[in-house]
Amino acid sequence: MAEQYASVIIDISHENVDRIFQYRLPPELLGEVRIGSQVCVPFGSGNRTRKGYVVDIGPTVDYDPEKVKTVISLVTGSVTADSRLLELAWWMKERYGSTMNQALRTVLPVKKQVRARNKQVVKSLVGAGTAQGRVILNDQQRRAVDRFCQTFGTPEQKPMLLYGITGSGKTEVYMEMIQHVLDRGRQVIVLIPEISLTYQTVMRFYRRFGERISVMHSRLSAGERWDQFERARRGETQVMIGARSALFTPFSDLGLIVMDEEHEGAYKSETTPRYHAREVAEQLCRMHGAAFVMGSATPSLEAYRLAEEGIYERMVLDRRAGAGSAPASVEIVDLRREMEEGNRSMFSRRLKELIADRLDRGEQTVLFLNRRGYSSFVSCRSCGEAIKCPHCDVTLTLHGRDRLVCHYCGYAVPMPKHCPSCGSPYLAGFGTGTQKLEEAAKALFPQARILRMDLDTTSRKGGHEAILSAFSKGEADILLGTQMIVKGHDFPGVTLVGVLAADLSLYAPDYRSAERTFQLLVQAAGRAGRGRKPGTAVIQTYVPDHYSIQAAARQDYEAFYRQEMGFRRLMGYPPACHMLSIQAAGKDEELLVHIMDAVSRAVQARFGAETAVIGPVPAPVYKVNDIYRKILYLKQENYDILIKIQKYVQNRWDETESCRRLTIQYDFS
DNA sequence: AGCACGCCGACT
DNA sequence: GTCGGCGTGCTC
Repeated sequence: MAEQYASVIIDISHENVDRIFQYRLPPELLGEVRIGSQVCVPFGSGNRTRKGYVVDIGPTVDYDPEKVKTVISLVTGSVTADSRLLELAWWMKERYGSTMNQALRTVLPVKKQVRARNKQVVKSLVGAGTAQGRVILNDQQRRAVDRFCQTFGTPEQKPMLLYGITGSGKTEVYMEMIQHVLDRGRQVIVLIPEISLTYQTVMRFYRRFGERISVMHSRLSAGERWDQFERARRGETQVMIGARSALFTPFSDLGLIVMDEEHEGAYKSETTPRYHAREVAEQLCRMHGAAFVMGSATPSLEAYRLAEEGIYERMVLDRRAGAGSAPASVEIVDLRREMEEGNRSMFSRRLKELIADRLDRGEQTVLFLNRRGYSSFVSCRSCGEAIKCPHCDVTLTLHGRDRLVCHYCGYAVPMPKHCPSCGSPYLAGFGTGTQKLEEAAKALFPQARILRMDLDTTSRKGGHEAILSAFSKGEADILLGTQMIVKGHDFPGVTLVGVLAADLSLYAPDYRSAERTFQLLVQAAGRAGRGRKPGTAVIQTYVPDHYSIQAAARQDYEAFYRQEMGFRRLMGYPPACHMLSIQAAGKDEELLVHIMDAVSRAVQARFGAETAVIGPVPAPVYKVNDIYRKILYLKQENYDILIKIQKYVQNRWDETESCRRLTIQYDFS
């Protein structure tokens, strides 16, 4: 056989070496090394041994054959990714402006030893998983499934957005679609936001599909992950269910990706390449000729817009599947009026009255406190100064009675006796967190059994599940807590949901804050009345007229979408426009400011005529862990131009010597 | 990212 | 005369 050469991406994340290097394959490795293998190669003038990924193998070289070196070895037990994952990595590198190496690291799992441990969990699930009979679908559900089956595998097939209210039975619809695809011998990926990847959710799928299912959890070790992927690659499992990294399951004939709760922020990666699972899923489906189905009661503006444009197919599920359950009625309470009329407590008179009523009737209440910017901090009554973290640009949060903790870097100190800036002894907790809410609720309803769910109470192992199941079993009258209590869980005994301060999430310095507020409120309202009894939701707010609150109270997604889309268009925010944010960070504040100003000027000079350049502005939290962060925003309708700008900045950046002391990140949206 | 090559200041 | 500073450029 003729000599073979391997094209290798070296495992170094730097622009300068982010390209293909070719190596001779020694005869003893010829049958062993495949595309996707990891190999050791000599690199650089010192011939230091480096790892690299093989992205191609062929009989020719595009480089002086005299200078071509030879592959040293195959990394033992390395993954052999199919070429589609490499193609996907390439697409991600281009789309999100990362290096090929970073993209490969995202897409290819690293093999590590470690096994066992997780087995019991799987066993207990399988043991409990006696095949569940199919549920009879209502006509809306049936229509969605029929449409899916009709177009599956035909040129008519489009990504499908299941626009379905809470409780409309989306999961049943997914399962029928999955069954259809499995029956045709193809495989399925089910994406679920990490937060709702609970035992309950997974159980439903186990009951239906048993051992054909594999679960990808963020708590799994690298070895366990690899194991799951390996089983999928060998065809031992056909359905992978998990958070966004489940996308990279090496199935041979992927037929469907299901993405539940499409609007969830957790689908966006926080590390480079900062991909969005919806976009990657769409690309992956294109490559495999697979179907793509998303579901949400409150779709992201991005997805809904694509549905409006006919690029996605929209299917509506606007009736509750459970017999007899109706959507909750929603009331808005104006906190300004409460204040005017002398009520300064966290509870409006109306909410108080309804809670008392539920307690009388033995029904359950959920109280939801939007946490962002709403934790208790300590300030000085004399000088007014709040106690801040010495390393970060945020106030410290009071935990318990006398511990101050930074939620950004973990810095913790005992509560000081005197004000650090003026020495006054008059320090007091300020603001309201879930602990305060709990105290207030206890004072108001001393007879009520109250459960609190937040970071403090769930950090203990299993705390999450324990609290939720205790509440489900009726062991408490009131459950209060943060975001986590409104996501996913079904509490049939709950007939009242109270949102303590709906507008808090509106003030986040982020163009998505209205969208997030709307989604949270709709979700919260959806927690009320899942059982047979009718539910009520009370939304307390200082801005009762805000469109996100009004629309949420009417459960009117369309109205919200029109208003919000108008705002995005007016301001040039996604999805009306594309946006690239460039964030630089470093310990040397002066250098950071200087370099970011220079970047801004350079981009302005070269692309300013066609692209809006905003900033550099300080990041929402300017300093974290003694590192300062500044952001430059670029708005442009044409995505390709943004890519061009990103490449331009990256090239210029790599040529600047002082860049080594700063880090830079790109985020497209 | 490393590592070598290369062209200017203070040292045995 | 040489040792060594890190600026510049290359790595199959």
